Amino acid sequence: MLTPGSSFQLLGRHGRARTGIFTTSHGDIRTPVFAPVGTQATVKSVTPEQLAELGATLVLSNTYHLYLRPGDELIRDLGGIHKFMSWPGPVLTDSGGFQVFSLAENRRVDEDGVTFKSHIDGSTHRLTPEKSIAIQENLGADIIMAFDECAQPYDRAYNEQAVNRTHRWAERCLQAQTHPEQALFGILQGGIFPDLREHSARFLAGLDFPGYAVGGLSVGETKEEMHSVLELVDGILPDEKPRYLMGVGTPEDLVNGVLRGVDIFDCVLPTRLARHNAVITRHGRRLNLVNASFARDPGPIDEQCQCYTCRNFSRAYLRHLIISKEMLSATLLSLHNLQTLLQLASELQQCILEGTLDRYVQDFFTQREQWVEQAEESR
RNA sequence: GGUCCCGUGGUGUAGCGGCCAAACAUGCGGCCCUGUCAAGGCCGAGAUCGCGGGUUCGAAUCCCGUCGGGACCG
Repeated sequence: MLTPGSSFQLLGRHGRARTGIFTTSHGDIRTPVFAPVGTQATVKSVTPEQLAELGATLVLSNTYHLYLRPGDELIRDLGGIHKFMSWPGPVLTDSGGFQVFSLAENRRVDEDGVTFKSHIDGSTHRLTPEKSIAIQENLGADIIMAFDECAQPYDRAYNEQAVNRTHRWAERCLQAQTHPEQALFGILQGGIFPDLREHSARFLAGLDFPGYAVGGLSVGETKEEMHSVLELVDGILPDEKPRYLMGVGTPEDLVNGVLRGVDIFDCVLPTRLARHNAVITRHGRRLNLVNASFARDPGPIDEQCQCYTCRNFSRAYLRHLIISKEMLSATLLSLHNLQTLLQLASELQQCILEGTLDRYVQDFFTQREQWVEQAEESR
């Protein structure tokens, strides 16, 4: 059964990797896709026009933050999040579940929901599955997320509780939904524990969500643990539904995720690193552009990159902007970092369609090893 | 000519007899960042306290001289 207003069509596969089209009322999303994060209804330092030019299709925003400021009803009254932030394409809103986890000092979780204090003014608020869905309906995103509880990945006892509570909350989210044109995704939990992950995947698959997210990863576990969770749930989740790996990641995480059946990724890393003066190149290499070694470097960040920043500016100039605390640096570095992830996702789509994924992945990791070795030698 | 003030890491300051082989800010060098509270976080290098002498158990801190900078009076 497809949710009205959205549908997922697989166009091709290669091993466990897949490529497809997720259709929403604000446009199609070609998968695998990387979604830039715009927590407060803005991808920091980048305009919607620039995002579109980079080829971004899906943008993430956040229930917790927009509920607190400016308020979900305000956004609804002003025509919804697309109009509010002037992004005409698909939007996904996270449910606020992760913020409950990351702002742990100020929260209290019970069976019905979560009580927490605002990080802005200290006022007390309460989120429940029903409230989270109501907020997300007011915001009006195309993809909305079930309200879940993200636990520490290694805490067995806590994860047993959290995973089952997340399941009960998932059922309540489905019940609470009144806007069927929004695709409500369920979120798996279970930490690094195979039996809990299997239980979570089976339970949520039985609830017939239009898409599934793997939550509770990239929060401190090893890459191997993350990969084995992905491989496990790949065999259980319905093949014809999109899978979303929340909060990931780096170029290598994208490749590794796609190889394990992931269709959707999001991550703050490209824009956060940019604001912290670092750039990533196509094989995952990171450069701190503040380093003195770039002071007279006339070359672009990445010779092979076609982004606006790399076409027009030298490393020396970008470093000058950073050292001078000129705010244009955040924009230029964000454009490059986003382009790197978006371009990678686009190439992965193409390779899956053409059946050239194996070779592409092999090249990717070969070149990655090369610069890792170079970096070690230069130490 | 006289009186007074100042001289501490690159820069600006704090300390004004023992807790100071010296603190803070900034700058400099480097590392980190994965469903964004955070244009952020962490680490490091860097001054024997203008110079010389003295007082004292002990001086960046007190005294004398000297050099440099500044203020005011004549």
